[in-house]
Amino acid sequence: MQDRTRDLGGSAPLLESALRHFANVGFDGASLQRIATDAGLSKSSVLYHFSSKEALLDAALRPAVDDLAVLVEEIVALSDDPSRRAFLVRFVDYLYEHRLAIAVIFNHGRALAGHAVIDEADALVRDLAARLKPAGSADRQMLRFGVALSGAAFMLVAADRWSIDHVPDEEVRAELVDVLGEFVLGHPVSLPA
Amino acid sequence: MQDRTRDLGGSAPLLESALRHFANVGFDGASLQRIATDAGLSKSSVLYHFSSKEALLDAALRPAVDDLAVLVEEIVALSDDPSRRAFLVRFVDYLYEHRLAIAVIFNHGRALAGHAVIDEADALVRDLAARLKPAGSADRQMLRFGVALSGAAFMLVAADRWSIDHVPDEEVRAELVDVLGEFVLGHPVSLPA
DNA sequence: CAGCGTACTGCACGATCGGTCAGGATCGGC
DNA sequence: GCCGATCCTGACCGATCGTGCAGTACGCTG
Repeated sequence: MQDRTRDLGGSAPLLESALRHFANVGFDGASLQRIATDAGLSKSSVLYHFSSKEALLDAALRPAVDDLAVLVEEIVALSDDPSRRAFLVRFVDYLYEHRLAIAVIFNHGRALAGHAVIDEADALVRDLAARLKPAGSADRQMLRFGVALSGAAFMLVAADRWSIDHVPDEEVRAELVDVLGEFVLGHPVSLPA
Repeated sequence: MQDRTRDLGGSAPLLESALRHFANVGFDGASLQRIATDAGLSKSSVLYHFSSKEALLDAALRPAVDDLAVLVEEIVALSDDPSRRAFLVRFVDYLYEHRLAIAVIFNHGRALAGHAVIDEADALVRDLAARLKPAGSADRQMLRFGVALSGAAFMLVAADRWSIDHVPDEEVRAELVDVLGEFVLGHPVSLPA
């Protein structure tokens, strides 16, 4: 798929630019020309590093998807409450670190169905939801989890649109842990610190 | 803005096609050609009824935005609990009726910032959140509301991607009332029936 | 110095985009 | 029968899209 994709050593600003554009205006709305200019390159250079626009999308989302796979793997046997809380904190940290990629997957994922990375990410999210169900109907739990997760993903990149971008990240993070705890685990989970 | 926009009498299938495309692939991803073909028309016909692609977007989202304005207006003085529950049910019904428009506003809104309808819808949502704050910090409440609302909006159009599309609408609707009640009002609100 | 791989670019291509325009078809009122 | 309005269309326009390709500048290794 990304046959001629070289090392990512020097292409970090390119990937950041791509991710920013994909998250803000979507895959179709983003043009290679603007992504390139934003990264200080020519359009041809972008296609030198990544064989196609789809390969660029794949490379941009890859770290987030791989990290998610690791996270999902960890979830087996979360029996006691402290481990659940620890996982939740790690999960919110993950959402924060890859907030742009998460925004692409959630907000524009439907338009990108069929692209390998997106389908992979979708499968992981479904797997995550399936492994988390603690009680009650699986369908209801899936719905609650979906609302909480997609809602959190949305708010992570929409804070400015809602004029609450002045709230410090730390506070948002704590509130997200709180909210996700209520939704997914069924009761509040407060941060240690 | 939509100077040459005629009556909407016969253009209902056109607006439905446009809304479907906008919600699924975004404004930029949707082409007038495909919207037209899907509605059984030519591209020229679309531009006859709506002077531009933006005018088409405006017309497609207009009913949802107008209904939201009415809903926000209703919210003043929701003091007692029964009236709050009644409002919540009406609100979930609203989300259901305009689920495609809601998906456009939430999932693709950022890419459409600057378009009149979208800015109008954003202002209404912010107004709605501001009028709803029952207790606690305004910022935290805004965040909780945002998570719940955007999450609900997302799940309304993503049910198939999560393979829970077999759940009957009535059940999803009841669960959404439940979830939004917990998030926005601070405690569960069960449906009468 | 020659040779080679790497990073990068400009140019050109076919396709598709949103949008304009002149005109055809169908109608009701005069 | 004619007129104007309404609905719809194909042909066309300039711009931009993703992509292919030939070529250039640089640095390393022999």
